[in-house]
Amino acid sequence: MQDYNYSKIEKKWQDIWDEKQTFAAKNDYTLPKFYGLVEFPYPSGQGLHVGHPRSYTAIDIVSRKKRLEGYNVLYPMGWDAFGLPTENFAIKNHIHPSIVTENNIANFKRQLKALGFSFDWSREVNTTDPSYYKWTQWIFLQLYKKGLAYKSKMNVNWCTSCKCVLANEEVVNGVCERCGSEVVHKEKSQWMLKITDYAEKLLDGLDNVDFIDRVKTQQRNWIGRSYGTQVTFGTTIGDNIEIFTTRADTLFGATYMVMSPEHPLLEKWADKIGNLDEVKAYQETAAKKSDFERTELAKDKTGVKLEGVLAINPVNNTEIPIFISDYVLISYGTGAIMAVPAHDTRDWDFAKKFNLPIIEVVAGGEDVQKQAFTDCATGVLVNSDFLNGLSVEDAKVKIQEWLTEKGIGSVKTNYKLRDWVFSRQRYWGEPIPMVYCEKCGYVPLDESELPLVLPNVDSYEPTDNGESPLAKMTDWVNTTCPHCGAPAKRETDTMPQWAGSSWYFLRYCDPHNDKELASKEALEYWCPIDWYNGGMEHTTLHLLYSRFWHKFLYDIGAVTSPEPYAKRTSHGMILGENGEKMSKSRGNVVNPDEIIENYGADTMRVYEMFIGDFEKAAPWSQSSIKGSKRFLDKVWSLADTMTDEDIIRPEIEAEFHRTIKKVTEDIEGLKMNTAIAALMSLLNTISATGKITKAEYKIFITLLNPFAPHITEELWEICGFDGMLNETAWPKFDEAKCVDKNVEIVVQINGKIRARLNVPADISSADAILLAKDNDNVKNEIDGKNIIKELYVPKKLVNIVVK
RNA sequence: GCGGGUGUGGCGGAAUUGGCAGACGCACUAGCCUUAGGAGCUAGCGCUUACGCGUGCAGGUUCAAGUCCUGUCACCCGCACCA
Repeated sequence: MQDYNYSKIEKKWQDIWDEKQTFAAKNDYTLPKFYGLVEFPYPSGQGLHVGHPRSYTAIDIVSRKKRLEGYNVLYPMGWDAFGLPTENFAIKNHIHPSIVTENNIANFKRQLKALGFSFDWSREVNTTDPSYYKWTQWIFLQLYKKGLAYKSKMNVNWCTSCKCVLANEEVVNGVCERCGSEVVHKEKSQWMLKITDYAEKLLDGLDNVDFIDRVKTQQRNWIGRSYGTQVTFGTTIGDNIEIFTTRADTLFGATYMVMSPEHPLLEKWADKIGNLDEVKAYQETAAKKSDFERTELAKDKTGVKLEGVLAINPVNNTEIPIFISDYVLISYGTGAIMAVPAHDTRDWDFAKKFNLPIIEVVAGGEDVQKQAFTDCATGVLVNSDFLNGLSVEDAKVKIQEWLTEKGIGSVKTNYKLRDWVFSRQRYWGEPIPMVYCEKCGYVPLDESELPLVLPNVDSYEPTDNGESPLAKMTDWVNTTCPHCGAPAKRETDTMPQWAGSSWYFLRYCDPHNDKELASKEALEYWCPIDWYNGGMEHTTLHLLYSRFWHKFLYDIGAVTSPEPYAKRTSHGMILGENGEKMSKSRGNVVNPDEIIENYGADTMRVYEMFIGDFEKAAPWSQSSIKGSKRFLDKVWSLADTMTDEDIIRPEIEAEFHRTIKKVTEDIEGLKMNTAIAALMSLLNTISATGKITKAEYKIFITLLNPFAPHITEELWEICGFDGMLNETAWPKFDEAKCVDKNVEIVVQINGKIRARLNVPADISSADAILLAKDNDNVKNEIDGKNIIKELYVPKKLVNIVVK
């Protein structure tokens, strides 16, 4: 037989698949379906990273197996192509972003095709295509109509390098998640999406989906629901202050109050505050701090006491001082708290620093003068009038009833989640389809005007004054009001990159529809996505945003499933050979093109699946790839030893069935590494016999096909098997045949191995023990001792306990 | 600080969930083959000269512990003054 010429074979089959549209999903909605999805890439100038194929190969394997099992499979691919790197590259090199995008996509596509993924290329989508972003804009209009998109002047995160606002989700450790530059706060008018309205649904929906736990936990923490009480405190100057607390039971222990420096009441009270200068100075310092500084300085408490105004604790009418301090955040709760230093660590720190009284109201801990007692489970209420003697739980209920009755408190649920800042001051994004009219305010474009196409211009540099580059394009900006016809201006901010990716999986269902984002029939059939694999870094960004949009689309009847993804898994990163993250600057980047050239796509696929636990990070190893190549070489040369026998030989039948079982189950469990190990083991067993039968070879290469599709398809053809491998059926195993007739068991004396025996698999417990005791080694060990216990674990071991 | 996770040979990693620790692969060693080897084949490969000892460390439960319990250490990831 000829040599294993992977380059030639891989090209050959890729061309055949292309030509025959082998992997195009069928529009026959009566078939059982499987919708597998991986995150579509951002087509960067660097080309494909070896990390991309880890995820793509895994779901490709699942998809290929599902096809052999008879499913109508949709495994699509597309391009998340709007975004800053393209725009920056375009500016630097004076090439239009659309050309840069086109080139990058061509390169990515070539690389993906070279890896033999079974994507349905007829459904390719591109977020920068007007026929696609027409529907992104349409969704925005629907959000606007339902009051979920609004423009608001607010303090936003501003990246000093990108010259652009960022969503809270995009700020990591106080710096920009994309470029690592400092993020400062800036007052700006921005389009916002009310994701907070969906906090409850986003949380509750997690109970009904099959996401790996760390994804659920991370989303739950990010949404951050807490149940508590909102309480109204009076003041000595008439106004009331609302506070939120989860520990209403400790109300009698409130010895002061803290307001956030940004609290609106401070402005109202300007003429009543005795030390206004001091307060203003503190407000200014707080405002100047970047997010990074603010977290850095988090340990040390600072603050200013307001002179001339005191708060009144509603439970006992005690007058208590009010402070402002930046440890209270304007963005959470009501922006003001009651401080109970005896039972809250932060309040305790502050009280110590400012020498404020600490009153114990929950007994059961250490001395509250020495440290705060925060345990809710064991304490008993003291110094709290009608709450005395109650447990924390009971006291919470009682005080809530009391407050509600008096009309000064109510049960409240709070979330950490904040609304989504949706404007970006950049060129390369979807235009927001809104017009500003002096008379009518913001007016949405009529749906018939969509898509609102991005103007094609020469200059799209960001401006230093924080305005979008589109603002300079007056021809485009100046328009008429859709409502009254008067001269008006278009919104010049664009949407964030997360917009296009928040619904792309819906478009794959019906990608060429120009009447709606996808037809109901297509959505009903394909959704929800059966399996979505992607990176953990998207858990609180893309994954949360797209769930929000999907739930909204569900509520307005545009989609038919309440959740977009039935199942979510996540892959670990592929690290450089030195165990560090791959990056140009570290010089440890592996180029997939080189691997394909030197070892072939099949080897690359097998290697990436064999590299380790799919969910964990794994370092690349140039020498380990050879193992995968050797494995495929051996599979190839096995063809020479094939006999015409159409049977599985009895002596290896059990291992065969076990391997079918293992590979079948491991693919479903994403344990690709052990599936491949099982195939290697079986190959070793077969090789040792010096030949392989036709029936055995058929099964073997079918099992290997999802992992190494080109070589197996070629071998199928060379061996003259019927049709094409991708049209055959996935092998079935027989549970009864998975067990060998004879098994080796070990004999332990007091838990130590003393002998090994070959016994029939169905031997009785008594017979096994008898047989064990008949062994010479065993006889020596138990001779003259008392047998205390004898155990037989079927097919495993005999243990004899002696004294 | 809170939440999640991980510690197993020289390396990547297995272990049917309490039942032979180290599957499978890499690297390595020896031999064969070869003009040659970054090729192939065969054998070996946790530690220890041994008795034995071994899954981060210390205890415990059990006939039996990588797996369960208690304590402890280290590292990774996420959130971080969220009231």
